[in-house]
Amino acid sequence: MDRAIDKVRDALQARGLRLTKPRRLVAEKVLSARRHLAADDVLEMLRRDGTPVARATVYRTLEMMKECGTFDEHDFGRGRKVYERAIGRPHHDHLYCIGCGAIIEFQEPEIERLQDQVTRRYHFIAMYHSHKIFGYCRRCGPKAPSGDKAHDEPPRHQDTKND
Amino acid sequence: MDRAIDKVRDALQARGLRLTKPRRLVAEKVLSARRHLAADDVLEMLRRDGTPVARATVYRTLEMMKECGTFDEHDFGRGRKVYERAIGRPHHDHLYCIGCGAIIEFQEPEIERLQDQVTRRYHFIAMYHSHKIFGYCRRCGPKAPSGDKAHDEPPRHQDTKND
DNA sequence: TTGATACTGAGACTCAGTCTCAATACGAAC
DNA sequence: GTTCGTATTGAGACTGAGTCTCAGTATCAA
Ligand SMILES: [Mn+2]
Ligand SMILES: [Mn+2]
Ligand SMILES: [Zn+2]
Ligand SMILES: [Zn+2]
Repeated sequence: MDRAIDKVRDALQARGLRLTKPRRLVAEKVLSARRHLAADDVLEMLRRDGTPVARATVYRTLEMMKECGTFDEHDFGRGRKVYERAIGRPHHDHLYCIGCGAIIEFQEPEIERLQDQVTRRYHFIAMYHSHKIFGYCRRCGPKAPSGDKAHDEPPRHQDTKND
Repeated sequence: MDRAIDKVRDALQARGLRLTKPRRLVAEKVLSARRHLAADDVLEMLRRDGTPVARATVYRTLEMMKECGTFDEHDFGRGRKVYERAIGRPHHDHLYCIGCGAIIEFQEPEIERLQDQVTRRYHFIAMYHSHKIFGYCRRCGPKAPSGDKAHDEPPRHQDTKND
């Protein structure tokens, strides 16, 4: 079950950091989320649970866990960073729907291989990368989905709580 | 020579927008820059030239030219967006040195092709993408280049005015 | 000219993220 | 378990890139 939280603890302890209660609460939210979470999402979820954690602590913790390699951080250009668990799952990159905000994950080993090739070409030591493709998911289609009225409320599909 | 500025004018006019003097000044800076420029860079260059343009206008213009497809916008996670000319040159992606801030451009048609393949796989209509690889350039090497003292002023190579 | 419209500049404003610092929790050592 | 030094937290002030507002100005057509 929650072996994941132990991995988190280990990663912290390896750097002389402790898994305190606030940190555990934040970590659990991200670990169990089925979508990419922003700091504000975590903040509000914890508030609703009756286990509030200070804003600064949430930000600090997310940053810290990214540094420890247990979370991945992404910026889809929406003005806030989002996080997802990184431990216990394979690397992937993202498609981002500019119509509804849906995030689709993909893996393409061939691209990863070519990236290595590119970095070698420039004698570059790659540490991490960010590969995002922006466009319209199958439900949003190539153009504004609604007819004429430029009302453009982003459509809400079931799995579209992403950002 | 500056056929480029005519292309800019055309792209604007195609959308019923005018190439005013402030817009031309901003455009010329980006068109002639040999590096990626942030809004503040443009602002200050124009100020120094004795042809100041208001901050809001610079931001508006950069955004506008991105929308028109004449500039490309990138966010390398340094808290400010940077721009470069897009017209009259082929698409490329970037390596970003987290040691010195150098930006290396690369093209890899095979990756572009595989991206198309990925988007088809998900019935996704790609509009644009962002592919960045972060790490250390050949001059910065795999670790902090300086010895023990964690003074860590980012090293300054000649072409490192990038950001 | 006149009027309609696009654009600019100055500065107020926003808001995600950071910083400060006093209060608190914790872990190690008595 | 008491004591002490250090790590952490919470509350709120602060930062700064980018946006918004709006009155004044330029541009164009009739
Ligand atoms: Mn993901
Ligand atoms: Mn470039
Ligand atoms: Zn990848
Ligand atoms: Zn590309």
